[in-house]
Amino acid sequence: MPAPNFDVVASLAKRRGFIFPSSEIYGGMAGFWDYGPLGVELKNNVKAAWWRHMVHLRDDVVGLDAAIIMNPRVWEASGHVAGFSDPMVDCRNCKLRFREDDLKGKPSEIACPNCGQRGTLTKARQFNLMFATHVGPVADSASVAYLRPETAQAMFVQFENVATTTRKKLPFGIAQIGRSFRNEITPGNFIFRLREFEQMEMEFFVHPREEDTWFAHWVDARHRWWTDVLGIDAGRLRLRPHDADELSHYSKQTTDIEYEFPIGWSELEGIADRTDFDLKAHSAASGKKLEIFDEKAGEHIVPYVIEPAMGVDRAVLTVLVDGYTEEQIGSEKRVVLRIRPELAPVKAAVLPLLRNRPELVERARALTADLKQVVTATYDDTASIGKLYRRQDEVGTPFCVTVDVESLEDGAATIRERDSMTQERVSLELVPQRIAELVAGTTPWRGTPREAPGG
RNA sequence: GCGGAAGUGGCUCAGUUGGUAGAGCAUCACCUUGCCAAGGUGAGGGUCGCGGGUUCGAGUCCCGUCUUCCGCUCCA
Repeated sequence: MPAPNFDVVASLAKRRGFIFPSSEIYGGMAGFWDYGPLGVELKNNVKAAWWRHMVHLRDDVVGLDAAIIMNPRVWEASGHVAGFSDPMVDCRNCKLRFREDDLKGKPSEIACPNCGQRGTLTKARQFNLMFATHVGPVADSASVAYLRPETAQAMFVQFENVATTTRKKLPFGIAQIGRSFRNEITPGNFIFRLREFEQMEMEFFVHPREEDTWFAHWVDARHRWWTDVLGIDAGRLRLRPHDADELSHYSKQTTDIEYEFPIGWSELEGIADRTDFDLKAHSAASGKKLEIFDEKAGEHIVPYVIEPAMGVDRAVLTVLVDGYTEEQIGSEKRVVLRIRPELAPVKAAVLPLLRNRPELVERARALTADLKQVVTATYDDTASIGKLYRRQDEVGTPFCVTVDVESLEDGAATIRERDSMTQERVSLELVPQRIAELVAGTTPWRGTPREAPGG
């Protein structure tokens, strides 16, 4: 089936407790969303998957968790105060809007690029995308500070502290997960464009002559992360190199990883070659030499930076959209969130086949407690077994464990897998271990259909 | 921000030419139920995004505002 529209996913997300509009009882707040009980689990799992592969499994990347508010001079040096704003011009005739720097000439003197009318363009208006606030009790201009519009600058500003304390040599990277804020003109498309969002960025410092090699490495590594770790359909992902005229002010080359949403191909992550732009800018502005001694070259050099930068919320959105499936079972529609077990908010749900049998309920609750020691697990007995399965399918729970009357006699329970709906009979005491292995993917699923053909 | 559309219980919606809100699903309780959204009984839940206006009376007409969706634009 094609990827579902955002409203379908947004409806499920709200109905089942993944994502709610921020401060909804007051009418909401454009560009701000809250993660509910299941959403926070999913989001944490996405972040953990990134951190594991970008930091823990590598020898050459270390982590950082910097303050959101930094000295405002950071943003002057980075170019955000001057450059992170878009002077926009409107045409009063055709109602289209243009970036002033895309126009050839002064708005008052030229024709509208779209409709050709003269004298219909408005004056340019500034849109600075950084949220400003005040630090300290006095709200004067001297106390102005900004909520960071990206996490990257902290890695540049702390480059020397990190390099020194970890004794890292080139090439090495600094990774960070954290909130960023942009006063977007037009937030929307569910959680695709937010004003408060979370980024996962990694600044990888390399010798300038190795920039192309590492750029290619990270484009490939990040692409594989989306397919192999997040389990996103490769057919809906593509790599798109930026044209020269769309590159950011700091970038020499950029390749986006895009996903084919119902709204069209949209950026999930950008891998940018920031060269030595940032380190040099901060060196010049701070007077602190941000260099590293290169043993091979026998000299101090300013490294180049390859930056994979992605939005956590867009990853969550992609997982939800890509995993959402509807299947027809008889006359019923079955909604299944086919997401990788590692990402699922709940790994296992324990469901007693009958809730009016105290022995069954007791055994199932005990099993739930055992399972909670190793994975996220939940217990539910408030509906018939078929309905309980459907509930879990819809939120992506990969395994359901059913305790039935025979369990009391043979000491075994039935594990049912989400996607295939096949079942395995497993000894009760072995269930937690079996589930843990299945979630980790270290053993294959050996389920069989509930009813044999003709049986 | 500009242009267009929309905003009714948790979700999806119905509400005739204005007269003080309904349905299905969902939720909860009890009964029933023995493997893929079964059934029964009962219950809770909305004043119709918010504010103002017209009117004897507005969810239903007018104005403002907020939010959402589509387009412009922007990026993670």
